[in-house]
Amino acid sequence: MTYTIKEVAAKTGLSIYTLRYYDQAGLLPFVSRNTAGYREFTDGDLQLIHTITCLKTTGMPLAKIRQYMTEVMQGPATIPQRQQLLSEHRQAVLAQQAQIQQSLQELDLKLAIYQHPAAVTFVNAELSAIQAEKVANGLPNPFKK
Amino acid sequence: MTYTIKEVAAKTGLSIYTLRYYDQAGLLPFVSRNTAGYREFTDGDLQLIHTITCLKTTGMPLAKIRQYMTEVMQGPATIPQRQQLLSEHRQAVLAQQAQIQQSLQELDLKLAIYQHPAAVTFVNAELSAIQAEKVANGLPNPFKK
DNA sequence: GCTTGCCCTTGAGTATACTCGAGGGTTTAT
DNA sequence: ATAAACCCTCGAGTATACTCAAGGGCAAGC
Repeated sequence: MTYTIKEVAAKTGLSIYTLRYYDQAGLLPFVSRNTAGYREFTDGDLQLIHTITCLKTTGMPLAKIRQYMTEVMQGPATIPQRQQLLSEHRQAVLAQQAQIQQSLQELDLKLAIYQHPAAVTFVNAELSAIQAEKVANGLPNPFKK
Repeated sequence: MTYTIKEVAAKTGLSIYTLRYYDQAGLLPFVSRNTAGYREFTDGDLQLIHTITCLKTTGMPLAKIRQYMTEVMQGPATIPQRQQLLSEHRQAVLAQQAQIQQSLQELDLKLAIYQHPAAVTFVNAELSAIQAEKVANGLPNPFKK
């Protein structure tokens, strides 16, 4: 059982264009062609594409993903490299998650202010303070009142 | 007390180029200019820039950030719009976090396999299975071994 | 008062990741 | 056997977010 590129697009959510682009970019060195030159995807290929989307979801650039897939193609000899690549990436993802978490909390705070009954008062106060700061420094007021 | 663009770059971690780019893109409508045409940043401006980086960290595109900052400039009348923009973004961030978390767990699994004493065996088995699948479908084997 | 360093704008260049149209071969269903 | 639907490559186009060089004005120290 093999799949056409259209079927793979439907299964993965990636567009046909994207799949071809990935192939051309060297992310899919495992995909075989039939005699007509058509790509034929196996279930194992889908697994590997799933790994690619995991890496992409976590923000890995295509060039790094390509490197990883190339190493996968070379068999067990590249396990140390893959291990390093993935564990470095893991650290980056953890850091990124922490940053997002922090920013999210600050946004939640802003939302809480907007939802407060006295939101208008708060917002006005904040706006006035910033404008006063400009005036105090002899600067033009960029706020249209 | 005001800051030059260079000082703001140092304080925020954004490059001078990026700050100017953001200004030109309409993300910094609050920044005043002195008589020479130089940007002069106040502490309040730094706060607003911090909000921008929070939005950016959480993946908001610059066009949306610009919209938000424009609304901020217009005072309390735009609180409902801002609320909607932020709460929609909040939902997107939560979804994104969940996706990252899921992908991260799958990557952790891969790492665990690579760290296992029998990693070579596992990797070889997986590779063989994929190659067997190709052969079973009469496809060329794209693996060099 | 002059050099050095900082600021400005404008416009072009870069990187990344797609997205699509043209032109042409293949497969499938009628 | 032929039209519709699908596949291919290649090259160009788009979107986003910077990044930088050129050319020129301003400012602070010696």
